[in-house]
Amino acid sequence: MGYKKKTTIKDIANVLGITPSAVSKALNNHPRISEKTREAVLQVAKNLNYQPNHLASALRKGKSNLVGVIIPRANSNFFSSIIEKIEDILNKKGYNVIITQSNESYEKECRNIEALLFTQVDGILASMANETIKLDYYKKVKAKGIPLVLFDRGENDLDVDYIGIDDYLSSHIVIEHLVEQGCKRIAHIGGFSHTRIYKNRIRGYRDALKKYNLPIEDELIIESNLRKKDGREIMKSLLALPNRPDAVYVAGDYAALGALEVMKEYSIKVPQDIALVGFSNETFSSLVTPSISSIEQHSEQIGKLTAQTFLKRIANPEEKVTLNKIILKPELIVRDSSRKK
Amino acid sequence: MGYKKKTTIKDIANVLGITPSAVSKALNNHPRISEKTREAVLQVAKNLNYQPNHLASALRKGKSNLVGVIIPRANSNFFSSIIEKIEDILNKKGYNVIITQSNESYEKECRNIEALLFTQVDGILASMANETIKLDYYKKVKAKGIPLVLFDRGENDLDVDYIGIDDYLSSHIVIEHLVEQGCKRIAHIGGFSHTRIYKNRIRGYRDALKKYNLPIEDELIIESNLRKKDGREIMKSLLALPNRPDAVYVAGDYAALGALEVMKEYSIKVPQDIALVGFSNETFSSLVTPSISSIEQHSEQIGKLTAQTFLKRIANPEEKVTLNKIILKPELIVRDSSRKK
DNA sequence: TACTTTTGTTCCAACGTTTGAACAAATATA
DNA sequence: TATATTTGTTCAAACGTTGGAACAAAAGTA
Repeated sequence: MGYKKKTTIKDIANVLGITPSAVSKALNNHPRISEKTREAVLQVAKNLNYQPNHLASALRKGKSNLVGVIIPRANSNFFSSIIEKIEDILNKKGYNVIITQSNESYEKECRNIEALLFTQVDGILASMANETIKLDYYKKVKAKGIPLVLFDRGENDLDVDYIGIDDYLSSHIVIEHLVEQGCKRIAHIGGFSHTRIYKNRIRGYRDALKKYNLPIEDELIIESNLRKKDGREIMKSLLALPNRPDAVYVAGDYAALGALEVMKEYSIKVPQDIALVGFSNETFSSLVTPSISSIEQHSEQIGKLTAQTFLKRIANPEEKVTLNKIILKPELIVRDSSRKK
Repeated sequence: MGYKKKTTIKDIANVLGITPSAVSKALNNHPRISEKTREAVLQVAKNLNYQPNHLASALRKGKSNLVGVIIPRANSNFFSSIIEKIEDILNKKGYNVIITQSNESYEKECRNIEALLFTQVDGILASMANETIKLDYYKKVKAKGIPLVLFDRGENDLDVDYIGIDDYLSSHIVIEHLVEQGCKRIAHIGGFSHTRIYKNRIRGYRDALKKYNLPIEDELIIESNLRKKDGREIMKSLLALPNRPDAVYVAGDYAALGALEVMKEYSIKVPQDIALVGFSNETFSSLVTPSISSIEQHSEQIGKLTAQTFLKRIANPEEKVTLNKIILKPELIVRDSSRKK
């Protein structure tokens, strides 16, 4: 009741008849403070329900203990479990995590970066929006000397730490699997090739086809936003071809799902007529009928490494910029949509 | 190159030969500052690439412009779109949003609250973990006078603003629909009844059965965590009953999905043999075969109202505590899993 | 006993911003 | 012209914490 003034170290100091700085030192386990005083301070702090003022200490120390995370959207297994892991690790080290979503929009992403910088975060962990081509805002972060770690969606030009999977290899694994299943005409529904990861998947797809002496046909390679409806539309166009593919490798599960729907509508047998492989191993991929084969990207691993890379960077800021580029091995989860035998 | 000292208002002041306080006032559009000075300040600020130090102003003003959000997990359509909306609205008002996940754990939730309080957030918007029964931490937030708004998962005992849907009514709508489809023996896979929303769904289910003169049988009402595997296990136990239900109403889509899987495995025709209705309208619900009927909870609406309620609360903190309890109408999306005719 | 070292504390300035009071100059009012 | 008002700025303290320098007291060393 009445007015609730917050307890400060000054209040504690007054109670004990010592100075605020002694209290501060006691609370921070300064080696020069006596055990007796430390205990007394702790006791009084508890009694008065003392809550340290983070803003004050952050201001004084020039360190906010806040870390910003930017993801395209939380609404996917992949990103939400990365975040879970990042939170986990950074919380243990005394950091709080601010999560923001770009919704795949460049503009929103810029605003997020602005907001994070404004909040004085100690670092930014980001996965770039599909739309993002200009890197000016990220360069600004770098210029300010704020540690920046990219994961999954990165850019080579940016010259920062990066954690992701080997997209090029993923495509190889997928094609190898499809070839094993006897497929000979494999289409690729990909993301836009201006995004590094999608470019690599496309490159991997082409190279793998070459490796297995399969023809590369431009009409079988389509770039898109990889939403479900994109998958639908592109699948329809593929079915309209005089010479249909016998397999489709989709660079995202949502689009794969759209493609699957269309094939079902056209009474095409999956995988007998056309085999299907997706990417990202979304929750639903194992749940639809037939279940969709997909590339698992080891999100926990990515989350863990991203957080650790940030911590490493913070620990030795002066360190010569030996970039941490960590590329994880993808894993293909084979399911009904591509299992012919 | 060299060392990068941050620009402060002092630097601006020096350039112009005025005092820092004049600069501050210019930047904050103080009415007493001359247009000439204001413009000069803005110009210099731009040239020096000035970035206001949020920590300092937050400390001085006793307001961090940070709002904490606690959700069980981001990995669902429902919560991620609520968050998107909250971010949207609060960003426009100059707030930054810190998102934390409890992973449905009481302990993690408490740690999140601690962390948010520590960060000096100006308010907390939360949806409680399933596990949470004790309200001590939330009471602490209230005691500190920090605005607290609950959404979706709330508690009446807590006496705070709340935004959610009418769970009791939802059950009525579901049962009415199932009765219309000719179902007579309707099971309910519910959440734990110590959670308000699940209690209400169960209550609504019971009352609706009564209304339609259907028998209430305890063996057809099972409480669980509503994960997919819970749905699977419970569905199996329901199928093991001597007298199987002809419809299952599940209080969450993940569990509904598990139930559906089991039914498919047992070659049960859905909806002919057993109709199925879920809850939350997750992404996958429309995508599986058969598509799952589900309750849509208007997440954007909830997000919007939650943010607005917070803003209202902040605007008049002294206001007599007339609680904002906003209860939205649910909507049943009828799909194949329950459409018999 | 005289000196050095260690221990426990106080002192004080700083972090960057804000804000009310004070003040001088310019302008308006009588 | 004298006085009141308005305008534009400076002054100084404050927000709560931190950490190095300073210092006195206690303990250790010769």
